[in-house]
Amino acid sequence: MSTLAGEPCDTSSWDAGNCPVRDVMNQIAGKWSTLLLEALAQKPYRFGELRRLVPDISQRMLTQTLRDLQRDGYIDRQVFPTKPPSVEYSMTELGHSLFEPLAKVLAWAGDNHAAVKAARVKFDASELG
Amino acid sequence: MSTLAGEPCDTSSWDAGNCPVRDVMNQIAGKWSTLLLEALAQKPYRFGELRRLVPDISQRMLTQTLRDLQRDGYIDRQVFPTKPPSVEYSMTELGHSLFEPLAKVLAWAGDNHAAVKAARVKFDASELG
DNA sequence: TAGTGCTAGTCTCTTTTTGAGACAAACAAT
DNA sequence: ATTGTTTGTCTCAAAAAGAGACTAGCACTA
Repeated sequence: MSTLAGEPCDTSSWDAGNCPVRDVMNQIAGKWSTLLLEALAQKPYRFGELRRLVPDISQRMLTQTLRDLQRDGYIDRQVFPTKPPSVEYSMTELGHSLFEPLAKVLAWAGDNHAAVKAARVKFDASELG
Repeated sequence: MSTLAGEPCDTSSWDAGNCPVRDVMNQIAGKWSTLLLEALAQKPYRFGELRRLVPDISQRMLTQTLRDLQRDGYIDRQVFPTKPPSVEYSMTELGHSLFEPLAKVLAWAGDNHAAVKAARVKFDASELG
């Protein structure tokens, strides 16, 4: 319960870089991060495979998001000296340990998607008054 | 296991708006969303209180993030006719049910912050080679 | 009565981030 | 010779976020 006992972060000595919630979440909270983590949690994928799996991600964002996830230690990048060289991305132990609780949130999203969409409709309707 | 069985989303008939993971996560994955949810999971707060709790959020983003969270049904906005009028934000049932699994991820962040930071140092060092 | 401060925002301007799409290099197959 | 494959990078346009001034109504203070 460490980080959940008091305020989101220690307010007295505020330091955004020292807040674990922000520091970790800001990375996995990206538009594409969870999607890629969900894919790589199942099995390793190559760059092009991920690109086909998430058709509307640009190469630029795929490259960048993968590098960020690699930097934080969630995924591994392995280059194979084939011709042309191929690159395989796989989830690390740390990544799997993160994905365990994260999968629960993803499951929640699936289970409650209808409720969220209903809330939106209701909200948008009341805005028009 | 519904959404976790196969690919992140049904790839054959791809529709970003129909993917629960994307539709739900894109909202709670914002830079400030989890932080505000964490605060409001504990007790209701007023606009100014939240602003002080998260010093480096701009009024603009606080307003907008709160409205987005309200739109998705996670929080309630109640105006009190005091002078000057005050507004209280509180977490809904839906919000609490989301926060239950989300709290596990937040706890993970607290427990593994050191490992993530270590991974970053290692990555950045190997980049300089 | 003028000045100051509180509330919860909005409006505008600048900076940062993201998206779209062309381009690269090296080799295989046609 | 041309086309296709791989994993990226580069540039430019569009979208989003951040900074800070501004609003309105009322209370308190001088």
